[in-house]
Amino acid sequence: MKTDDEVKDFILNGYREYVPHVSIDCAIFGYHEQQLKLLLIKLKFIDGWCLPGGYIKRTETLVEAANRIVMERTGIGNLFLQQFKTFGDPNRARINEFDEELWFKATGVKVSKDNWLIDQTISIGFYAITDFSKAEPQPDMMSEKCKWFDIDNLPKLEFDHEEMVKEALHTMRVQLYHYPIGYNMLPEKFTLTEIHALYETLLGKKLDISNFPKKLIALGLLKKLDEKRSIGPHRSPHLYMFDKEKYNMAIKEGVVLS
Amino acid sequence: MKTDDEVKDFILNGYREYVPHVSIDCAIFGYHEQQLKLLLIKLKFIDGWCLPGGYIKRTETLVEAANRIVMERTGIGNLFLQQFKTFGDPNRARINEFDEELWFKATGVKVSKDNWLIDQTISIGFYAITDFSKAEPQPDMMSEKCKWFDIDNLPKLEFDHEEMVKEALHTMRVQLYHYPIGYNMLPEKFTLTEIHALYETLLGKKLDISNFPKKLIALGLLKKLDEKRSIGPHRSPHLYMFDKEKYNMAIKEGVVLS
DNA sequence: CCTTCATTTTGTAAATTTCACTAAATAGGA
DNA sequence: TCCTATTTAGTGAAATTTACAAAATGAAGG
Repeated sequence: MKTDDEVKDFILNGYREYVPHVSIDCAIFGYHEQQLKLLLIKLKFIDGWCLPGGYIKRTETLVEAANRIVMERTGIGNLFLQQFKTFGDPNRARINEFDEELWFKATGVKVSKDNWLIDQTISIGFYAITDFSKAEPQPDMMSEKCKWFDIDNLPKLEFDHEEMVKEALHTMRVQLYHYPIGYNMLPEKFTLTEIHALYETLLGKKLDISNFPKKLIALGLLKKLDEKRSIGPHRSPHLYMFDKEKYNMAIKEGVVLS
Repeated sequence: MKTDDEVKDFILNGYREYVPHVSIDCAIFGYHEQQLKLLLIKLKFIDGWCLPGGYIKRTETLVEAANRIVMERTGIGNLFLQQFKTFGDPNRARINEFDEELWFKATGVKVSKDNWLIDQTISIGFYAITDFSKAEPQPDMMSEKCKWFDIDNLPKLEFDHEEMVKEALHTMRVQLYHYPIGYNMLPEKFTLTEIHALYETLLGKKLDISNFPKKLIALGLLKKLDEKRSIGPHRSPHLYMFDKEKYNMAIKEGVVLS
């Protein structure tokens, strides 16, 4: 949605192209220098921060929709998005608090109370993790701001999005043991210390340094390279990279890390 | 829905009481004598077996809806239902194959192609496990038959319900290591052999008998009673029961069995 | 009272994980 | 050139967990 006309058409006639009553919300985690971050947006017509979300086109699968939504809202694409839970409490969206004035000011469209967007909505939660330094978020027409926040210093979130973040974090941490999700957060070639720090940050706890890489290597996921990296007056660490083939298999079929 | 009139009203005006475009489908696993079973229904207006499913009332939470749906369709209540995945492929429901004739014959209502029930639907999957001998399934108005099937001898299922069963089974087995789901499938007091057989059946693999109880007891989940059960000309096994308090905590917060 | 047999416990070897410690590598500075 | 601070990487003993086998238990029936 780039133009005012497109926004207007979406609000008035969107129910033809999109499935009403169902939305997708995405918890995009970002990793940078041992800090876990979360991408939040501030919509024009909602007074507070929330997860980037949107509606599903009638021709899309859920994952396709989730990817498009993140791309539209934030400019970040090509994520490995994972469903974590669907939220449907009748009170979750707090339709009662719908503010006609605010919507008009933000969109220039008179939205009546029987508009398809104002009805009860059930939301499917997706999460992804990405290297946040690679992705500079860019808000679109509907969103005013789009920003990374430290995971342990989030602002108050709208609707039931705090619960969503909690669930997303929990699912991400469980799945970290079953899928090699770390791929996108690291440079192509990385050291054991880097991947170790990544996993500790994502899990939010200490991991044994000497055993941890062994498992990844034993599974064939990690390949040791002949190169080293120079890090000043210290021993140079070896560089590693993922075995693309084994990695893709593991993403598809799952492995057991722990 | 007990009467024809109620069915008719549901078909024609249900969108007022229920959230359109979203449904719930439930994989109800049953355990009996070391066999894992699945509850399937045969709807009047669909030519084949499928998971019991239904729509969500605008006043219900998702779990409440899932419980009501299972109760209405099968007569089985009070289940510990767990969400496992939401399905939204645009082709999953195969609306094109909608058979007006069959619907009319089954319900006595002329259903047009623009009826709310015929539109694209996204379905939220729930699963539960129950002691199948306790629950005699009873089909309702809309369902013709309702029957338990051995898990490794299922009939061909409609829509995407085969994939749903696969996912439900997978989630159930993963969660079995993190939550003591076995509660409802056993009598209040049970022997080690019984709970051991239960876990082996649910997981579909062998578990070591000598190490298995140690974990449950070490976690404090299991209490040894002073009673024994008489089983003929053999050593009488001790009876155990779950520690209700620890059990509830484990259900809420999760534990690690393996 | 002795046999039978499923239950339950015990024992032990193998495998795995944990943890502390040591060795190796590096480049700047003495 | 050699020493030092610092970080990576490997080693092996100790602790724990798992796998498997065998023995002990005890209730009923002959």
